[in-house]
Amino acid sequence: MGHSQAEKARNRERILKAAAAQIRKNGLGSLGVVPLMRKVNLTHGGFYGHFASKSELVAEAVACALAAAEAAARAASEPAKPRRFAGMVRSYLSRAHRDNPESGCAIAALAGDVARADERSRATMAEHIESFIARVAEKLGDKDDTAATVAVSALVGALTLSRAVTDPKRSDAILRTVRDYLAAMKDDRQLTR
Amino acid sequence: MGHSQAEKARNRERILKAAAAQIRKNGLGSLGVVPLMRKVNLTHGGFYGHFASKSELVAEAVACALAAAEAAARAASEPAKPRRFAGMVRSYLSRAHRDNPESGCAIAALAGDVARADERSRATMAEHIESFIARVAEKLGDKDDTAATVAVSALVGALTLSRAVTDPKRSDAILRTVRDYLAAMKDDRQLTR
DNA sequence: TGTACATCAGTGAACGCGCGTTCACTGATGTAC
DNA sequence: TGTACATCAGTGAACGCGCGTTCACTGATGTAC
Repeated sequence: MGHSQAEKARNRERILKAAAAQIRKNGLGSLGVVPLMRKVNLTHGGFYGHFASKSELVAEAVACALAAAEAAARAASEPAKPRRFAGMVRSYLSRAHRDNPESGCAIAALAGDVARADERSRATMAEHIESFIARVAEKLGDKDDTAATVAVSALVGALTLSRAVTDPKRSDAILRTVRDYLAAMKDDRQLTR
Repeated sequence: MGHSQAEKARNRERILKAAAAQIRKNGLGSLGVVPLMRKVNLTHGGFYGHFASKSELVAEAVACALAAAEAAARAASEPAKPRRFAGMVRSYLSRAHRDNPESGCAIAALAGDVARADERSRATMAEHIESFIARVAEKLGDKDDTAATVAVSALVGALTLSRAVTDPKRSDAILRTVRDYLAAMKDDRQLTR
């Protein structure tokens, strides 16, 4: 079955990636050592060769989820010139993003859980919130962060609400309403006077 | 120790109220039968005289938390004429609300958790989201729900973010920025043109 | 280059613990006479 | 109104289960000669 040092590092990454997806999909409390190790085709005993404890895994998984989501967002912006604000809003408040939290924004997926978690996870979350606001501010070309803070609040709030609502039509409507509103925000300077 | 029929009904309410506070403070996953019964000075065995299962309790506690929070919000509006939109925004995005989730808005406290919960809880949550949007729309005097949907998204998002952020100064700043922005919303018709 | 051996990544049985749930029991309630 | 008894709200010991964690073990890795 082969287990070299290089493979150990790769396995650690696979465990973290799976954990990052799991917590975004089903919350911090859904993370279990046994099912997680099974998911990456390992046995639970080997877990403690990679992490000192489950709570260390949780902290690292939160960081991994936030970093992965931010990297994906940056990558989507870069292909040519930085993507316009309206384009980012459209993809953030898309049905695809709503329906695939495991690969989506970790701020929206985890903010509620992390508010009740340890200081370490909260500090990591805080950094990524600031980074998200800064990225939006840049796209908006705003002097201060006022418009960006409001926009990020509305983005995170609308995505969270759309995921809680049962009726797909109503869920779509929330996304569409906030998406259309924010997408128009930069042009007519409603929020940036 | 006395246990009449009237007392049973009263105990059921005490259990539900305690559960509603608990889930708003520490999340759906933090609800346990033994600690909950201990908190209301009963033993865990008696729990099943009140509820068929823990999952029934969870569903009822979600409904109770949402109803209690909505009743409190309505009560705060009623003393004289319906409170102005700006006043509601100020109290919703206050430090007091941020720091006391156990007695605050259950939509903000539970939306993330409920998105992963059973259909019943999600349906209850959906009703209260619609009701919140409708209440805000009324205060805004809006023809359609567009501005209200955006405002509710920003309210829920900003409160959620402020609770996740570690630095109190930054957390305050998020609340203040979104609060000031939304409070000014009705007057200058930024969102309701 | 080929062999001998120490290292160590991963295995899987076993642990204590807290969970949700059940149940025989207790004793106050409240009804029937 | 007073007594006798059935009801039933609440008790607390006990259950099986899944959890996080430990550990003796296995066998491929990779190094020393």
